[in-house]
Amino acid sequence: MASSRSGPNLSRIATSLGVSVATVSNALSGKGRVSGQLVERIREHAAELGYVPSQAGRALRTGRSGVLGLVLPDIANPLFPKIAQAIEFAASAAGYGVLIADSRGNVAAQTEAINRLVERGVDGMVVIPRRATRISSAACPVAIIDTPSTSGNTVAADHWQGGCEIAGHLAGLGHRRILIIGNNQESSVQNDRADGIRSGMRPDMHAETLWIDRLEQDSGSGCSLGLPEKVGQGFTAFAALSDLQALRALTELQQAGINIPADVSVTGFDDLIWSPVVTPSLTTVRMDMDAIAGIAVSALVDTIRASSIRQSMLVTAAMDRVPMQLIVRQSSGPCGPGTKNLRDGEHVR
Amino acid sequence: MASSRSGPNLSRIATSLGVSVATVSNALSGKGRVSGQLVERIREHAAELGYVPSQAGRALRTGRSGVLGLVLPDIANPLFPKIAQAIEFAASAAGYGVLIADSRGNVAAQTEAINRLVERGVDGMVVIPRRATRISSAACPVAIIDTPSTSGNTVAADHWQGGCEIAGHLAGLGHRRILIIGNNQESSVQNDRADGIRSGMRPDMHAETLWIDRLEQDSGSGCSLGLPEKVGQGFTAFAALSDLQALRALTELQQAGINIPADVSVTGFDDLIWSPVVTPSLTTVRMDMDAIAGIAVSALVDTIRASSIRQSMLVTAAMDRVPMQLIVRQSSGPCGPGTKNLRDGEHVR
DNA sequence: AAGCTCTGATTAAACGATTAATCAGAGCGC
DNA sequence: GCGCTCTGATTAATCGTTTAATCAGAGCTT
Repeated sequence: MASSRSGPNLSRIATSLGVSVATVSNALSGKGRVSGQLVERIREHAAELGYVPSQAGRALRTGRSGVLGLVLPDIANPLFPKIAQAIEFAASAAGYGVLIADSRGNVAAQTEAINRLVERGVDGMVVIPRRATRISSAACPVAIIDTPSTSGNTVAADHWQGGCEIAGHLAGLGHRRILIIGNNQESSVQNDRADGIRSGMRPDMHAETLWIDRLEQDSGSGCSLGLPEKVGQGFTAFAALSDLQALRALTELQQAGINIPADVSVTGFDDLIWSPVVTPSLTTVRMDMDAIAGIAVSALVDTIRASSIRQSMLVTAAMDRVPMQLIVRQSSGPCGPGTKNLRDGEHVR
Repeated sequence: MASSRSGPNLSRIATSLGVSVATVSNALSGKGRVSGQLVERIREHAAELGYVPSQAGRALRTGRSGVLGLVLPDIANPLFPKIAQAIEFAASAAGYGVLIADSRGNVAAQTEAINRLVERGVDGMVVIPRRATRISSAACPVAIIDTPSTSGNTVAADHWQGGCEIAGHLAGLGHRRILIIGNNQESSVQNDRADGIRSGMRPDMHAETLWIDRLEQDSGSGCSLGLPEKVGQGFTAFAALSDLQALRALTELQQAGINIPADVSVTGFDDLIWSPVVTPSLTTVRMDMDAIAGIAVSALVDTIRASSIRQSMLVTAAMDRVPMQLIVRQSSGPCGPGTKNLRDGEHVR
């Protein structure tokens, strides 16, 4: 119905009302000087004609496209739906559209994806960088969502604090030997989460870390993590750095006949889609993507508004770390009394 | 560096070379009449200046924005990353950008999301409709990815055939009593998959269907599916209509001490991210999203090119159903000899 | 009454690309 | 030499919006 092309434009409204296009433009935008009653008439007429301003015309004149880019270097990441949804919602609320760009996991292609966005004339972009990639020079404001500990980060969940929450939770349940499970030793997010767990532990607790990428280099993709043996070594809690790894741990332990949470506890990160519906449901830590996206987008929009000259600049937000929230479900439970079906009893202290 | 705004434009190139803008435009686009050597000089100079055509200027003049919309009514669906990636890749290859629009699961907001895209001037859009929503009138070409059995569908995976594959696989393993697990009885995709399973069964096979949405209405969200009881009733295979339900079934059965695939088999649909890494890894059926996205986008682009007038029309593709591929992993195995730990032996025929 | 300010509107020039229409000149036939 | 075609280029209009500059007139001061 209301097509931006076949539909009415400013000049059609203007001639139809016997005024000039400039007056119509001023009336609709609220700028310039137009009498109150004329504003009323113009607005009314525009509405009943179903007027929709042409983004192309506006973009050409103002140099602003009204579109933000979203760069997801690893779109296969199951967090993506939440991120995309949150960013789209925040951007849409600020009057911006969201153009997605993906580099299919290819690190080199990240730059190309960014360039594509710039060529399309985005006013700014939100980048969730792959690993520790440095975004050097894009020709527009850039907000980076990574982890508070990386330099140049605009806003992110406080992954370190999330780790503390997990450690505190497990400590309260009486766990003393924790195996941290990550899948990528290069990931600063995962490292911060692991650091947080270690920092949140009590002095009498012990943690080791298992990096799946290392393991798979030797044993092949999708290999066993050898977790039942770890149970034999006295680990009573498995703190995965993402729900995907938590799920992998959970099913591997279950398959070996180990009961969760009676025998051992498993926790994750991110509260992904399956976390509430697996059995037992996953204890995890959730990041407030809506808050993060809102902060990132509004900081980005502020920067865009401030700088009339289109130039590269890293956006900074007032709050750069958003707390994570512990979600206690069924996969974590008290340590000790429930550890019954174990093959090796020596780990009980 | 190569900003589309601060950078060089046609007229800068033109004056710099002492020719007219029209000639530069013609040389770069290959239209009009320009001598071979001049084309060469212009192209060369444009390249070394890092010329990037302004999308806004082009869009204003041609009425084409070079952007496609992607409407995901249920962005929380874990299939989303694959879809978005495939669409973005296909669109990008065809020279189009992808603007996402989400309606946060709200059915009414789907129309609003579509309108937002139209207002932004997209040339066409790909819609994955929510349930059986009818896309009535958008002011641009629309390609719909749903399921071949729904009217108006442009292209989609052959969910029915995928169901047949599953049924054939389970039949070959000796399974005779199958429990189909879906989560939404309204979903035409899930119904087609279920129909496919039933159609692919041999005459001596029996299937029942468990709809989780029905169950959760009574027992609350995240409730137990009661699958161990189903095992007692003689079901040896659980064919979920999505990997998410397969995962739910898998963990519930494992938690009850039922071994997969020794005792019962579990299969899924969609080959989602966790399918290869859970234990046991999930036997599932994969849709070729790249092919589907490619067909949808190229059909859409063809329609856009054909119609100079911007109008609503449903796009049709040459091939409207893309076969699904069975991925056999560890969660499915032979029926009968392995069924040992069951409480109720009567189901063995 | 001349000069001033203030209001409410118009004029016209961009923004950057595309493209139909035009034009200058060369080559060529008659 | 006139007219014709063909090539290679230019001219100029156009898309729809924004906005600086201008302008006409009313009201007010001195």
